[in-house]
Amino acid sequence: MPTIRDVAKLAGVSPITVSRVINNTSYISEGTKKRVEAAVRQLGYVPNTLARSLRSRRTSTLALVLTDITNPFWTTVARGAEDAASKAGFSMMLGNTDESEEKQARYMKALLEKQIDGILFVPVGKTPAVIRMLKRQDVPVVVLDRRITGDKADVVRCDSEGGAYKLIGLLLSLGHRRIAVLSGPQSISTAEDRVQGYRRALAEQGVTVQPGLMQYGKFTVESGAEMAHQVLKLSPRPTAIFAGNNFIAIGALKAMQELHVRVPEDVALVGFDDLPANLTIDPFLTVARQPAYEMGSRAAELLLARLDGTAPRGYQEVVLPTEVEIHHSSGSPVSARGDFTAKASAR
Amino acid sequence: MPTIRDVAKLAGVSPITVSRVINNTSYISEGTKKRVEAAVRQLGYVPNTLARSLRSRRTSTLALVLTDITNPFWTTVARGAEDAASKAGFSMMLGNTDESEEKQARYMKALLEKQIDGILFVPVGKTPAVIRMLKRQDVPVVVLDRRITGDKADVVRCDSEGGAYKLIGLLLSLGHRRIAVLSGPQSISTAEDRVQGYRRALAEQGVTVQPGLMQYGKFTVESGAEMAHQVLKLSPRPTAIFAGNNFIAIGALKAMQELHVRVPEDVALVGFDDLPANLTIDPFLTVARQPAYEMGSRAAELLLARLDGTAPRGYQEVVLPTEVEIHHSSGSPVSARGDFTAKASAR
DNA sequence: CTGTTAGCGCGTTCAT
DNA sequence: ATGAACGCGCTAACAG
Repeated sequence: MPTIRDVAKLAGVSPITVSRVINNTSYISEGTKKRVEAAVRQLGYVPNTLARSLRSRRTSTLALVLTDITNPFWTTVARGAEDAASKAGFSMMLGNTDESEEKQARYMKALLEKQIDGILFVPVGKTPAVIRMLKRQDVPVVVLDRRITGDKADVVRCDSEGGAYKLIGLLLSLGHRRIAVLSGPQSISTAEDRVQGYRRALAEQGVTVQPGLMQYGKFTVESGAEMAHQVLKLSPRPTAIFAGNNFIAIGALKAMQELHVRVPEDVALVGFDDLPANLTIDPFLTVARQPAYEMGSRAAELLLARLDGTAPRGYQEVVLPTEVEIHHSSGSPVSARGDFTAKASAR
Repeated sequence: MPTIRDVAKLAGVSPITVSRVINNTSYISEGTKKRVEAAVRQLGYVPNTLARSLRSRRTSTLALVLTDITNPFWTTVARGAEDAASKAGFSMMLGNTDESEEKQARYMKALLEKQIDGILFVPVGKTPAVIRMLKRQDVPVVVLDRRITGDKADVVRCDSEGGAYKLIGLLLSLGHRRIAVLSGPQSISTAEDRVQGYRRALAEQGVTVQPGLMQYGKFTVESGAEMAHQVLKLSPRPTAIFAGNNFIAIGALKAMQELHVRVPEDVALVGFDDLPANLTIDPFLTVARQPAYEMGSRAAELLLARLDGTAPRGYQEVVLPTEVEIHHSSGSPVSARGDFTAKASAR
């Protein structure tokens, strides 16, 4: 593998001249420039970023540590982040924590050792110890999707509380009073915030919150199905269900299908997040949709701004709005023209 | 930021001893080991992988360059690859090419400069020039999902031809004779192979292949819808459609819905790939399913085996089987018990 | 079991 | 406009 020295020898110049040509870092006469470039091509010389980074202390690499790239929501976030990083000439490392603090710690350690320039991450745990670890090493961090307590940090997330509030408001306006919420782990701020929005909406209408109607589980299909079974066997049965994320909604739909509960005729359903439009044949579920791609790109841009010092002083908290999209599952008159029972399943 | 030298000084040993303790690379007396470890903790020392890699010429980093992480198929492949890499102590870089040769070249260059140990990639173009570039730099490559021509390389892919052959065989056995195929770009081997399997199945039954029933487009929802419109306005109309991937199937379903063509009553539909089970409420589409996760993990494992020299000599071509999963969309008696029209849409 | 020497490939500093 | 020397942080090679 040729080094800068080999190129220099072939071009009849010193190594530093080659370096200057490559990095365009100083005026070089046209003649030597051409000779150097020819030598580079002839040898198939590839600069060694390791050596460069060792010297410059910058790797032009970001990391994205999230819970599970298999969830289309995170996939979209990842794509937004990668596009923004790539546009700025940065590469991206990826890791899945599966909500495990141990995996999270392992990744962080590896990333620090790799001297990456910054980290985007979805924290596991309320007060991730890793935040302090990263700060100590002076690695800029942008926290994605979730609030943290204890330490301060830049955060880019969506308005979970507001989205939930609007969804429940919709259900209330349609006459529902017994509304169940199936949320994620209480330790995750988005799960908590969605329940919080639920409570606020009910409280404002003077509807008493019944503990049995509030379920905390996991953000998975299995957990969604289980929680749905729980609330559907209550009597009186809830007339509407609010699913705390896309997987929970899918699980709830599966459960309702098993129990021959029709949506929305028997029980209305609203969700949070959705499958991307290109995975959807026929929008059916009423959801609070989060701008996932933008969340990723905004977070990456904020991180990049920190790196080049153009970000404003103090920690930023970017809260993106969630938008309610009304479809048939909520039983709203808006989508009543569509005949739910006659539509193709998305398999 | 403390270096190995600082640790050495504090522990009263030489830097190389610290290195040995950290890397467990030689017997060190318990006493000094403890002292070194204490010093590491006290200083919050983090090894600098850049320097280590510069010396050792290994980065413990793989790259995954694919077309679009937004497609659940690739997401699953990515997850399989990442899990395998992570298990072996390797990190993973990610890039999306969007089928652009220029992006592909840019990523490859950046990855080479970063001295990554190996690359998993989904090639854009039949004979990617980048393959030679990588070989020249002695970077092991495993080609994912697609055959390439010209250069030899390790390949991990699925049996597209066989899957298509089985799907069309199913349709033929159900009595279909006018079967349309909506495939991807002819330049992509999977698109070609699926058409090839289609032709072989028809030929074996003595069914004449009609050019108008064979469409090449893109692996996107829009293209799928467009191609479906094309074939559905032929007369006589095809009685069955084979969609070349998951996005094309979704596009075809959308088109058929628009045209009030019922599936499978009016036209049967079979597809290739699918949405993962946890994104699916109610399996409807008959598909040839590819083992996406396994494809990613097998590819990563092969690459890792190349790196430590345990892979067999010569290039490997791993062809994973595709499995046909029969559901209602093909009109097969197997799923006739399910009432298609009464099921919830997956939104 | 531990240390010395040297150098991985590059870019900063200072010189010419 | 170009070059020499030095060092980024770590470990291979060779002692002892």
